[in-house]
Amino acid sequence: VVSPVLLHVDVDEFVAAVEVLRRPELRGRPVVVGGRGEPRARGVVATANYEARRFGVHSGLPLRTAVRRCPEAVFLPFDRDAYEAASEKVMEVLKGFTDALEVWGWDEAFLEASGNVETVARDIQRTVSRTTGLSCSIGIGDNKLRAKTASSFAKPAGIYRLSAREWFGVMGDRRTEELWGIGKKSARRLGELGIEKVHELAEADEEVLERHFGPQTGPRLGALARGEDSSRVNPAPRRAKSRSFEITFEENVEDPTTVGAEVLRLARSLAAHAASSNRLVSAVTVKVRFAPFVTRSRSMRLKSPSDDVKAITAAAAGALGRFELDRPVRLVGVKGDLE
DNA sequence: TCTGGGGTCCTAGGACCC
DNA sequence: TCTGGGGTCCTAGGACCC
Repeated sequence: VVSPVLLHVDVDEFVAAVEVLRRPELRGRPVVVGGRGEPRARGVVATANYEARRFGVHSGLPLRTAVRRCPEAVFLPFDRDAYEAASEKVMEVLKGFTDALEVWGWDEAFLEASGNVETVARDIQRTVSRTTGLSCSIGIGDNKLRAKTASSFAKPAGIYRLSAREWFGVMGDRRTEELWGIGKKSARRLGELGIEKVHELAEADEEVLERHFGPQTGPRLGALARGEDSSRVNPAPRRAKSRSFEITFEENVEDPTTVGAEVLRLARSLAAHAASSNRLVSAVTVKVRFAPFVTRSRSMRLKSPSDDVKAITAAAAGALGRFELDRPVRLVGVKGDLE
């Protein structure tokens, strides 16, 4: 039995790279993509290219901060359709290399490989580059977690291999937050338990983790730290479980009528999405983010799953009606659970 | 630093039933 | 009369990821 070898392919600075591809004159200049491309407006950075990252601009940074850090950057609006099209081209290329391709977002995929995987990886990089103009990094591992972790060390445009044998040498002394799936909050809570490093989490008492993080999450954290992951590459196309539409107002809104009109508009978008994609909505959740940044949600189930615009807007209105709209609102959203 | 938009999964608590 | 122990469903919130 040959242990499986998995590749994690990650397109470098994907969103920014797609923009530079269609605007070659931007190559070499700092490029920041996000929001409406208006750095004075509300919004955050979706992707900054490497030139912009040198100025401390990164994903999630408010655009207003980004322009302060890098005034000479070119700011571009987020163009979902362009990235979806580019993503499809990349995934088409990858499908040519394997029967088992798991698409993981626009710019990432896992695939099973055999033979000399380093050679395969280089071949993938060349082919992606030649047919799409995009550069990618590839992690190689004996499971998905290690392949995914490896690709972060391969950036940009490199190849990195990380298997069970190398795991603790590479990851053991790193902070738990560097693990895929552990963010700031969990890292902080682990720190309160005296667990700072990956090797400490790997050795931590399972019962303690379970008590603090719950029956699913607790054991998973320990496994994560040991680099364990038994999930398989799943080539089945993903069927969305929900669809949401949300909007941050350019300025906080105090008038409940304006909020209501926006919720109605979003609910109609949801209904249109359901109808056009042949899906039924079983419940509607309205999200309201009040100033300064307090988020609340209320949901309402439909009597029976439906794609009817009247039923969906009525449910949204019903959910919204359960809010006390007595404070300024900065965001509203409408989510549908899809059957 | 004044914090988008679109997703997934998990947890906790209450309702309800046997 | 001061109260069990499950199981399941639902809701709201939180954490994380791209």
